[in-house]
Amino acid sequence: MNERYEPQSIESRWQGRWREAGVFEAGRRPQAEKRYVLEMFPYPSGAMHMGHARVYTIGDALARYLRMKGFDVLHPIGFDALGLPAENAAIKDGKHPRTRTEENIVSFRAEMRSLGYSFDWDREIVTADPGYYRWNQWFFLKMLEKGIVYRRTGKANWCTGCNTVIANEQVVDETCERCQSKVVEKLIPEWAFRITSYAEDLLAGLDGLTEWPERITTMQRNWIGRSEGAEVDFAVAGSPRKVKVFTTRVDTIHGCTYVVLAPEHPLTSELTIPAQREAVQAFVERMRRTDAQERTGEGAPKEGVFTGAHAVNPFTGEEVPIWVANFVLAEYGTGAVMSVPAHDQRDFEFAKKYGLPVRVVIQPARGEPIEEAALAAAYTDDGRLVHSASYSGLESAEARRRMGADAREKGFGTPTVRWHLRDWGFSRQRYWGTPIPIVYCEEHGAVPVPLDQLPVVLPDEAIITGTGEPPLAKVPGFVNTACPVCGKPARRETETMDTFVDSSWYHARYLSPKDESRPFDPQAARRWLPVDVYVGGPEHAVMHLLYFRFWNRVMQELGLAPTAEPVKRLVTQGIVNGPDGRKMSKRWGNVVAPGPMVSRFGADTVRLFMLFAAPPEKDIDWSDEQVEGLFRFLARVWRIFVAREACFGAPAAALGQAGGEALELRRRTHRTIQRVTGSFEARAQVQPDEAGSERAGGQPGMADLKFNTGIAALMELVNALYAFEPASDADRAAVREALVAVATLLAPFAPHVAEELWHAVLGAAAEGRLLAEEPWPAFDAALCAADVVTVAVQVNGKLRGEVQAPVAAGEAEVRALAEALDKVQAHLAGKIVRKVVFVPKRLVNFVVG
RNA sequence: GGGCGGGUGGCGGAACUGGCAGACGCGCUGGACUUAGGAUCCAGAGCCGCAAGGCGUGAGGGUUCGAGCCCCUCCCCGCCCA
Repeated sequence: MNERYEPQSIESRWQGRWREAGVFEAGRRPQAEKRYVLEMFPYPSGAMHMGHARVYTIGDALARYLRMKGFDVLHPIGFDALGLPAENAAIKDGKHPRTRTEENIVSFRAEMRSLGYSFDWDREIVTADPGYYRWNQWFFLKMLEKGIVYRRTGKANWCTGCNTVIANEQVVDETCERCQSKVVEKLIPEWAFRITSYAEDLLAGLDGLTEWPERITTMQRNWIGRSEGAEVDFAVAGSPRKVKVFTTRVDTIHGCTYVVLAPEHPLTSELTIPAQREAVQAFVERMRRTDAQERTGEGAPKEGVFTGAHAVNPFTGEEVPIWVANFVLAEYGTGAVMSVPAHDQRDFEFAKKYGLPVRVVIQPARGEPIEEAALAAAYTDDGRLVHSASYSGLESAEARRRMGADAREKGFGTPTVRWHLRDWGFSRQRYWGTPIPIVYCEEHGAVPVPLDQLPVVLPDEAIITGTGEPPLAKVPGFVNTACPVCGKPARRETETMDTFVDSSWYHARYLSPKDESRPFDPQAARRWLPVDVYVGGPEHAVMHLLYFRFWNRVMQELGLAPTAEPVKRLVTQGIVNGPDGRKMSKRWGNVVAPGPMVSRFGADTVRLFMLFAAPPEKDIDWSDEQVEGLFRFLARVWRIFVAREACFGAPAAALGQAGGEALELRRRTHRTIQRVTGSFEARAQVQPDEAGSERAGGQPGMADLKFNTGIAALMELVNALYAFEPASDADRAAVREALVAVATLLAPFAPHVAEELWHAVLGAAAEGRLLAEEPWPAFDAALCAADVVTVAVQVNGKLRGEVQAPVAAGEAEVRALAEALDKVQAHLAGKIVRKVVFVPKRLVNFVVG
């Protein structure tokens, strides 16, 4: 062995050996159970960064571990290559998105290879290849046939920076999530996926995702946003018109003291009495110029104007005034609300401001009854109904059910379910995306491109300016075509698809990436799907992961995917911050790139850092000191192998003779195997919540991966090896056993040095073998169990000493040992022992008084 | 405002099911080896205290022989949603 640990001289060698042997190819063990380990594929918008290194390191450790556990592992990689950033960069410097993307991919591949990730490179996919995106087009056409794709004209989110429509999910605080520019509403014809017709199913499916972090399923649940309520018609006094209101609290309707219309509500001007017309019109005008965020935001003052008209509460026949106010939006619900100031905070504030009456109709189930006059804020919880005619005395939930049903029966309303989730508008007025396979013919309208004419290839020659209409509209060779129906000249659709389409089904394309006859092989899908472990950032909780689940359902309906859900277990990983704890950014000058770190310390050290710094889901700060420490650890591992070279040939037969310290080392070795194995294994920890509460909780929590403690266990074993000087054959055999364990257990984390060390210990016996596909070691449970344990001794709950006792020792035995301790005697002297608490193997506690 | 996480040494983090708080690493201190040490090996270290001992897991209360962990009240931080 080389005296020194020099990662640069070993890493590329093993990478080569793995590749030649094809050990990372999926399908090598057809008889074995499968495991599909997937990390979110990268968007190669520049060079690889630390965040990527972290995801792929986590996924790779799992993939390598599972391979060693004997599974047939699929661990693919590809590139999410279409999308706005490449196009926006092109606008700045003129470099074609394809060129830029290809260059970035080349650099990504090199970096990924240098980190030693065990990807099955034969399955690589690039979404910018027509061979990939033609299947986006194929899915589009299939979904068009099934009515899941449709054309609509509606208010769309228009990003003023990207010059395109973006999805609801991509808008954050009126700002584009990608480019931070202002987002405005625009009326635009667009293509959309009818994801809302899957809302119920996507929601119900969350209950089955027991191995997803609860915060992700909660976010999806909130995003889908099912709310049960009722629509109720209020007749307008002296008019044939009705105002339809939507409410989730129909149980409070007897407390309704006014009705509010959105300024844009179609009835606003019609209902306004002449005396109020001027005031109302001025108000509506002003509101039209203020955006929704400003109008309805938390701090925004509640403002409104009386229309002069009155509405009739269908439950009571009572007439209440109709107002127009800023906090009601036309596009939410019915654009009109019934106001119950006693039980809704906004209504309460509004009523106080304009002197409208407050009427309590719900009393808290427990505690002091509330009173109109004393009310400082609305009481918004459920309770028991009062002053509500025949409904008085009912609980809120029961009242809602009955009142909804009664409203329907009497024909003035209906129970309804509302969703926060909107359909997914996916057409983009941009170039670098999948062309939408539609042709517009003067005679036949929008005609789908026939399946056998796919792909509609994205032409390279577009001029990308970033202004005005879609770039494809200016490419005559693309736009001008023949109508598939009549053959007459026609124009192609020039919009392209949202990139979230690309990432909605890529996991399936890996199953047969070169298939030219279908998106993927359903036979292979039956073997490999669903994905067993999916690793990625929590920022994809509602967009990508929701679309992913939606698309998988469509694929199941098409007979392609075997299950509704695409992913069994989701692992979300935290961010890698700069050394200063701030987000890595050029602005702070705290960016650390993986490449240079790999050159300096080697891939194994960088990988180890990613795994040791914290559990996967936590954010971590890059730390040069910590990284150096991990390099030192690997060098220390190396040196103990060099120092114990004499043990490499120790006969295994001598293991049985190991006693004393050698036996202790063996125990430690086996406990280490147990602990490292445990750092990979899931354990369900949360019990279902039997209370039947309305909370969505109660799903078993997903176990945490704890690579950091696994690596800590390995460090302890190495420390023990340093502390032990072998003197006999049995000693040397114990050392050899420990060395083999260290090398093997290190394999998922630091695979290169692990191979090197493992081959060094095994010598000729390892000829032609690779640690990467050796079996994961088993531990001897009997050895793990100690025969002597340390028992803590307490007097009145305070630690006063400890004793060594046989594991099986009973209370009497341990008590005797404990009472013999000087300190214990001192604390027991002159006192009466009232009670002795004995916990086998752990502690004995004398309670004295 | 709502939902979900968190708060443990100088720092990152451990701690099974209520049973020795602080594993492991970083940083720090001392020693050995050495021409040298920013390498390596060994040792030390929660805080206060010479010691005996006391105090310690955001604050306060409770349950218990025993609480980082369970219950109540409150404070602070992060993420997501309004």
